Amino acid sequence: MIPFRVHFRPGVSLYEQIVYAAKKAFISGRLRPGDTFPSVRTLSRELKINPNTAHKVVANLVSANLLETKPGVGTVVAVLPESTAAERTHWLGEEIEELVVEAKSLGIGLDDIVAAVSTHWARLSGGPAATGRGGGGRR
Amino acid sequence: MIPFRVHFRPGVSLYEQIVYAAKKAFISGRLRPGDTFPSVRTLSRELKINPNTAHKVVANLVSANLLETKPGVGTVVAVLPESTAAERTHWLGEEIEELVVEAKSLGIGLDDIVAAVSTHWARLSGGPAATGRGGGGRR
Amino acid sequence: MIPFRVHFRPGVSLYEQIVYAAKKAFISGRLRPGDTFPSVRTLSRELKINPNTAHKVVANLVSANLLETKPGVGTVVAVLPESTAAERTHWLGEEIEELVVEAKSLGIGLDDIVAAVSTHWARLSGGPAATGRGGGGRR
Amino acid sequence: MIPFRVHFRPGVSLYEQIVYAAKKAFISGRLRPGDTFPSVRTLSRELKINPNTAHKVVANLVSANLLETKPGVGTVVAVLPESTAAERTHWLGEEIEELVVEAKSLGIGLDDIVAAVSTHWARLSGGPAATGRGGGGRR
DNA sequence: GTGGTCTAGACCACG
DNA sequence: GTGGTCTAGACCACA
Repeated sequence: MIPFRVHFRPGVSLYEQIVYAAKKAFISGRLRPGDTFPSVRTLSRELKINPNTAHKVVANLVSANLLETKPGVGTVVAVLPESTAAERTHWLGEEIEELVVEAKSLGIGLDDIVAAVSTHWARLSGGPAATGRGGGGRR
Repeated sequence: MIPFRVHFRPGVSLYEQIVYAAKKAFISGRLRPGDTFPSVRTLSRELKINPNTAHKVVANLVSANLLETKPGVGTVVAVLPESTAAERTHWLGEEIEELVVEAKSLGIGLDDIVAAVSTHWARLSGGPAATGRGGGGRR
Repeated sequence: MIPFRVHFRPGVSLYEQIVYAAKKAFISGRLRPGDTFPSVRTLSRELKINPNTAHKVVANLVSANLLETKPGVGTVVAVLPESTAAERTHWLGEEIEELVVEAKSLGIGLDDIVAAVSTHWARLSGGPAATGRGGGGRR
Repeated sequence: MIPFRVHFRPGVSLYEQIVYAAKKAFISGRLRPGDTFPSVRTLSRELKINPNTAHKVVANLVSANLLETKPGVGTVVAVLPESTAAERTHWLGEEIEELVVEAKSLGIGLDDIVAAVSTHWARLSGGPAATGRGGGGRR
C-alpha cells in the first residue's frame, strides 16, 4: 500500500504532485528514516501512472536527498540532512520573498501569515506530538 | 521608462517573472493607485520581449485586479482590494502549506521562517505607502 | 553544429558520456557563459539519439548549474558558481579518496598522480592561455 | 571476522563498494600478502549479502590480481603487482582526466586537488606497510 | 521554434 | 524482484 495519498490537480505536473505528497508523508512522520519506499512498479500500479513517471518521482526524491537507492533492493527513506545556516538562509530568501510579495498584493497582513504558518506547521507535524515548537533548535 | 526591473531567472516563464516584478512595484509603493501602467508596446520594447508576452503580463495583472483598463486611455493601477477573511484563509491555506512542507523537508525551523517572513515584509514595505492591513504584530 | 564531440564507449550510459563531453567543452573554454547550448532536438538529431535522452543530458547540466533554460527560447551556458571552501573540501574528500585507493592498489606513486593531474589540468585549459596556474585563487 | 568494514553508499552497486573496501584494506596494510581472505560463505554471512554478490566480489579481486585462489585452501592476498610504466600511464590517462574535468566544472583549483591527494595518500598509508613505490616526493 | 511532461514498451545490471 | 537506461511518439506551454 502507498503510504500517502495524492489528490491530483490539473495544471500541475503529475510527478511534482506525487513528490509533494511524499514530502508531506516524510515530514509528518508517516515515513521515517529506514522505511522502505514503494518501488517504481508499485507506485506505477497503485497510482495508475506510467512507470517512467513513477521513476521520475523517485529520482526526484533521491536527488533531494530524501531517499536512498539500494541497487537491486529498492529505495529507503534517508535521514534528514543537517542543513547549514547558509543553506537555510539562501532558501528562505528565495521562497519567502515570493510569499510576502503575493500576500501583500492580496492585502494580507503579516499577522495572518505568521498565524497560518504556525498552524500548518503544527498540523503537519503529525498530531500533538512531534516538532511542536518548530525544530528551530536544529542548529 | 518602466517603473520596475526584472531579474530574469531560469526555469520560470518570462511573463510570470514580469508579473511578479510588477507586483513588487505595487506593494512597495513605487506604483500607486491611479498611476498609468506601461502599454503593451512599451513593455515589449523596453524589456525586449515578444509583444504577445507583454500582453499576457497586462492581462494577468488585470485579472488579478491590480490593473484597470480604461478604454481609450490605457491601463492604470487599481486600488488594492480589501481582502475578505474568506479569501485570506483560502490563499493562506494553499500557498503556505507548500512553504511549510518544503521548509520541513529541508530541516528548516519554524523560527527561521517567521524571522525571514518578518524581515522580507519590512524590507518590501520600503516606501511610506504599503498595504492596507498588517505590518505590525509579532516579533 | 555541436560544440563538442562524443566518442561513445560501451558500458557507460549514453547521457553520462554526453554530459561529460559537454563539461569538457565548458572547462576548456569552447563553451563560454552566455553561449547558446544546442537544443534538445539538435542534440537528438546530430548525435542520433532519442530526444528524451538528449533532454536528459540538458536536464542534467541544468541541475548541475552549468546551463540555464529560457522557456521558449533555449538554454544558455551559465556562469560558474562560486564554490565555497566547504563544498570543495567535501567533494574532494569523496572523489579523491577513491582515486588514491585505486592508484595505490595498482602500485602507482604519488608523484605519478600529481604529475598526471597537472598535465591534464593544463591540457584541458584549452591551450597555453587560460587557467594555467590552476585557478586556486578562486577563494 | 571480516578484515574491513563497508559503509554502504546509495547509488553504487553493492559488490563494487565491497571490492573498494577490500582494496582499502590492502593498501593500508591491514591485509598483507599471504593473509587468507574470507571465503564467499563468510563474506555472505558477515556482511548479510547475497552469496552471488560475495562471489562477485572475490572474482573481481582475483581478476585484479589482488587475490590468488589456492585450490583446496582458499584465497590468499597476493603481492602487489609492480605496475609497468605503460599501465600507469594508461590508467592515469583514464581516471584522472575525469577527475580534472569534474573538478574544473565545479570551480575547484589545481592546488586544492594536489593538496587533497597528498592528504589522502598519507592517511591511507596508515600502517607501516604500504605500496611498493611512491609516497615520497613533492609536497 | 523552444523545453517540459506523459505514455508505452524494451533491455540491462543487480541481488 | 529491484532501479536505470534507451527508444518512440504525443501533447502542452512559452516566445
